[in-house]
Amino acid sequence: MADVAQAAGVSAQTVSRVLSGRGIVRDSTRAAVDDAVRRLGYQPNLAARTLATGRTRRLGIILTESTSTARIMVEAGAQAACRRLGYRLTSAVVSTTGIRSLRRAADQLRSDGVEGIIVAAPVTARDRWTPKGFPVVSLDDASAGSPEFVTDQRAIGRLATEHLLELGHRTVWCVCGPAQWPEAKARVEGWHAALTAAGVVVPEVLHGDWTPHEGYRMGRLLAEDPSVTGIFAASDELAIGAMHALWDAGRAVPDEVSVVGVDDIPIAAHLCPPLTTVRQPFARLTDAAVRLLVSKLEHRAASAGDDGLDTQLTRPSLIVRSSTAAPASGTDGTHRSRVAQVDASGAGGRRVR
Amino acid sequence: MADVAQAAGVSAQTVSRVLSGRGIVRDSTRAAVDDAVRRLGYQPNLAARTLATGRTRRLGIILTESTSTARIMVEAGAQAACRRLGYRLTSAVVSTTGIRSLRRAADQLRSDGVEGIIVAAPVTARDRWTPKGFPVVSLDDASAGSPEFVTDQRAIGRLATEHLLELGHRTVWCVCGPAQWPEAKARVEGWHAALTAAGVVVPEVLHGDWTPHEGYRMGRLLAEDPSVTGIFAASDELAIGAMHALWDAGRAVPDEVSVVGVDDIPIAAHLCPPLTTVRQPFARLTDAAVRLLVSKLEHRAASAGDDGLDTQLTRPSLIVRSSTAAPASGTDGTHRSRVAQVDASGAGGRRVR
DNA sequence: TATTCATGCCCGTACCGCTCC
DNA sequence: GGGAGCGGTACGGGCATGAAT
Repeated sequence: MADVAQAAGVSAQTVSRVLSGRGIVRDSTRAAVDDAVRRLGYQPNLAARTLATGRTRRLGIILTESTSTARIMVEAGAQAACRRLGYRLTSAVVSTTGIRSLRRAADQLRSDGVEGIIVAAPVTARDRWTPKGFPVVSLDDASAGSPEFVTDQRAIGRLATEHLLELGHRTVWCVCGPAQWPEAKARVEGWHAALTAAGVVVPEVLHGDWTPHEGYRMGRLLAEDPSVTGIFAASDELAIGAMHALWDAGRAVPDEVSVVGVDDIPIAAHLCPPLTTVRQPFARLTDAAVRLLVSKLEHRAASAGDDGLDTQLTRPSLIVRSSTAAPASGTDGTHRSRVAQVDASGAGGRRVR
Repeated sequence: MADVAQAAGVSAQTVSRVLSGRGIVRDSTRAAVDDAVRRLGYQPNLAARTLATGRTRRLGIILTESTSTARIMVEAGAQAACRRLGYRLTSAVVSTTGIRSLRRAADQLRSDGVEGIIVAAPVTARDRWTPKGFPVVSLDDASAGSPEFVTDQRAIGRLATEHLLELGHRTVWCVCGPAQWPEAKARVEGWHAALTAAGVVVPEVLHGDWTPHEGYRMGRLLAEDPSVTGIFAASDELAIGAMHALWDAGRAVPDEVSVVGVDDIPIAAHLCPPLTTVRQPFARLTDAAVRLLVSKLEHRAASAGDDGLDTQLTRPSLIVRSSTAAPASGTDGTHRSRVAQVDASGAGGRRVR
């Protein structure tokens, strides 16, 4: 910075003022400094700036190890939102759902100098915990009350299940991720609530991890049971695995069995058949989460109504494609009846609610 | 740090020595310091350490905006490799393939204090460029010579194409990503080479972006041509879109048309039919890239043979599943003949070469 | 010789002070 | 007198170095 100052014929202080935009500088002086900066290719040293201001303009996000598309979209969304607001994002990964793992992740982020943390990993109610020392926003389920930011995961289970019931299915089976995930639990609760509200039998839930593998394993189990006609898979990856198992077993989707997924990952519209799924507005969710965190950071005296989450924006929506249909009334139904009506762009699907 | 020093009854300097592990400290002193650190919950300030040492232990990676699984796996792999080596990773995103965009990304990373950069975005030969001032490792194609790190993208196109030719297809059509991507170009070259080596006609290449959408669009075009029996899609996402288009058009895979993808993304084994694809060893590639970069950083006097890339490890491999078969010899072939033989784990598939 | 301490410096910014009109 | 415009000094929290015990 001293070099720039010398080249511009001013003091280092003035260079700082020009670069930070704070303070009053004559236009001609500013131009001279800008010119010198360009000529010398000067770039401020962030470490020094951080040391001096005490601010890092860096946020942290705690994620799971999983390579699921949902996780990816959350990270990408947070990354983008941070960039838009002039922040950087550091991620930390937890491999287990235990509190120790979380604490370690938070410590790692703290040492990396983050000013706030977004928790996008499962936090079981028993382990309810928030890292001390900086603001936290959670993309966790609302049930525990304390987190500031929520998606209505229960609504996801409800939407999917009601859709299948409305099509005429007697009941709906559920293929889900690990029981200790709040998302999983809440989606199961929504599914359960929809079934009991309809007064139908509630089958046992199948749990696995979130991989297509496990979807396949659980799908095989369900494929053996001829009474199964409707399946709610708690993620698109699980749904894909389950559909594969059904296909292997010779049970047609949706003619014999209907399947609903969750997430609406990019390829969901291009599966055979295109997958009916519940879309989560990841981009909006992460954007809102980051905004909330930044607003906490920048004027801790909360900006009133702005802090409250617009639940309208974060509501999940059902995307109806071709993996769901009314259950076969007769005994057969093996002909490949439905050629998808998806528009050429492929992204379509009728949007409901 | 001063507080810790006082609590431990030593100087700040000694605390620094204990924490950094450099310098000689009596065991009893070390214990006292460690104890004080724990009691006070002290964590060193990275910005200050960086300012003093000039080292950030942070690497950068330049990625595209795409949300393709391949990109994700590269980032995740690099992230993991960095963590293993005690480095942090910052990512920068480019939206265009132009050199300006690259330069901006590099500047952003520079200002973030990275010590080295991994380039995992397309760099066209015309724009051949390396950011000045720090070491760079590229996950780019080898053709340009200068990058230090390569995958044999040509082999990918060759493997896929030869597989289809060996099955008896007269020729192979190609569905590819943007022509300005070196990966795309190299894969097309491999495909082209395999076709000309076999002395068969070389159809025109279809180009789009890397999304399943575009795969669908291009797939529709190919589906209209009854002479098309074998398709090489340059990514699994493209393959999925193409398969969707074929399905929409009523052309069975693999009975009427065979499809080969690239990447072996997690769901590839669970598509209907399970996708034959060329696997790239992403984890190994990124791990090797990060290691090379770090070795450059830590003892610039290259560690001899270690720097040379073990091409054995980075060789792509063909995973044969059920989306490819010999072309129908008769005029028909519409019955759904093959029930997949994939093992229950679903990850399987015969591995070739 | 084995440890420990004291001082300067890394590179910015905050704060205060000084000059001018 | 007051404000625009700019400079000087004192840090921030560590580490390197040489001096001191």
